[in-house]
Amino acid sequence: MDEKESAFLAEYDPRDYPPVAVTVDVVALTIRAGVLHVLLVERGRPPQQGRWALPGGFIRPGEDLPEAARRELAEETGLAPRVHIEQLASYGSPDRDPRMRVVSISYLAFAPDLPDPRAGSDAASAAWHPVSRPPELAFDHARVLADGLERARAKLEYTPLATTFTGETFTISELRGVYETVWGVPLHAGNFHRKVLSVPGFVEATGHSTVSGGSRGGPRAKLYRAGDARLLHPALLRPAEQEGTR
Amino acid sequence: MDEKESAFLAEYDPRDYPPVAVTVDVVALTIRAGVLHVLLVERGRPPQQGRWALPGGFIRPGEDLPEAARRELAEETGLAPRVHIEQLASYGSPDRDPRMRVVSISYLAFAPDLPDPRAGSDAASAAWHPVSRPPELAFDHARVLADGLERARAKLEYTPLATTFTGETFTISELRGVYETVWGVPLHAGNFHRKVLSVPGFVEATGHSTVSGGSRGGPRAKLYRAGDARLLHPALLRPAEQEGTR
DNA sequence: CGAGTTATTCTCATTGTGAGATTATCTTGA
DNA sequence: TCAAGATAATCTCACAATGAGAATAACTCG
Repeated sequence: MDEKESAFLAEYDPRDYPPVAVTVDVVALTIRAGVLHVLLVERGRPPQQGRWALPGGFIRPGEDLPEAARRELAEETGLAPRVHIEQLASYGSPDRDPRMRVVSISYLAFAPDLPDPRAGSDAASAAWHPVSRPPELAFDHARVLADGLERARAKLEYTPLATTFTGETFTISELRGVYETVWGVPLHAGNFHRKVLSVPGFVEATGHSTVSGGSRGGPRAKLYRAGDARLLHPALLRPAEQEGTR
Repeated sequence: MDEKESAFLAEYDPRDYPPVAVTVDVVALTIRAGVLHVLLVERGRPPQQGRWALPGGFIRPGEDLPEAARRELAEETGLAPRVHIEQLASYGSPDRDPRMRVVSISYLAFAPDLPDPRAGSDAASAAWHPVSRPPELAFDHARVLADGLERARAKLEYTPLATTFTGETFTISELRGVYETVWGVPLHAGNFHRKVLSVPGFVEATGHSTVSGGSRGGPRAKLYRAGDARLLHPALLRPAEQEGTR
């Protein structure tokens, strides 16, 4: 009972409590040359000096959570603040940072082939790394990255998220490429084509086509843009993993 | 640039930063008499005195996030710590609490018909409220509750979550009742029956039946228990809302 | 120009779904 | 005790969705 009393008192001056730091970390994903990449920054100082970590930092007074995530991303990459961003999860294990109690709210960001992190930016060294074999990550960031990847893979199924990885217009094949890259599995081209066009609001025709065929041949492909659907019905389900079911 | 510098410095003493409090809030759901209820506590002091709020409180040093959520739930309800709990989302708008910067990590809890909050517990008054017409909630808790409900509804589709609302064993009709209550729509009994039994690992037969028929007649129903599936394939999709698609 | 590649469309068998009907087993109330 | 109404568990049937494979046509490259 007195525990609760002290808690109530603490509401009036949280400084009585051991300090808790709140940070945002961003799992920024992009596709470059057909490979899914995540943005990482190299830590310039202890702890975990020299290790790679997700871009992130402390929230500022008066700054909302998604705002902080966008700012951190912009600081590391010079990225325009128009990237799609969404909250992923929060991590607050007492010993996840050796210095102090740190609660981190992670965000997931997607964008079409992002530029290299700008030189002279805040991050001493920021770079895109293939998610398939990332370097050893600081703190619990490997877990955060894994959670982010799973979220991204799942959201491809029932949202038009894939279109945020493409340019303004795209071909069905490019869209299929996004799915194949993120899911890491080849898809049946014909069935994928049929499926995408049958989902209301997923894509809409532009009436134009690519100016030339693919680099290795094939006809010119029709160009589409993202439609107005926010959820896909029916969803594009991943090929069932044998035992992923259970 | 100097912003970043100060941020790096601050890593070594977060007390230099304006204080941030971290709390956990719990959206605890149960089904009583065929109605979905959420656990609320009445605030005993300003701000928002007299308003209802989600149970929750400050995290303690050395305490993990889910641990804090379980503790808060136990303090308010006397509930055994075995309730299914999962992280929902985090809320950190700068002005969500007038006293100070508060970042709240919300958790979602499910359990079969929970007992009434125990008298003499920490909460001056805690009670179950139907989610269909909740009282006016403090802070941004209406939003948190709404997010929790949507999450629960969505998870019924592709996880065996519904079985956490039932007892150890249950009939298919009871399971259907959970779906109907949470989704708020009537379901086709025959199709639901077929579907549940066709999903591998969703339920497994106990070999027993209820000792008597339903209160209004009908044969004795077979009893099942939760199976070992963690995901449902194929999923039990909600009846498509006309324009929910877009 | 010929080979190889790709976009797009079809076919067909199989599975999953919605709606409705059937049958047998209970409870309740006359 | 029996008739009426309710419910559990199956089944039918039409239709939508899916996976696999094939066909066709339009390109690129050497």
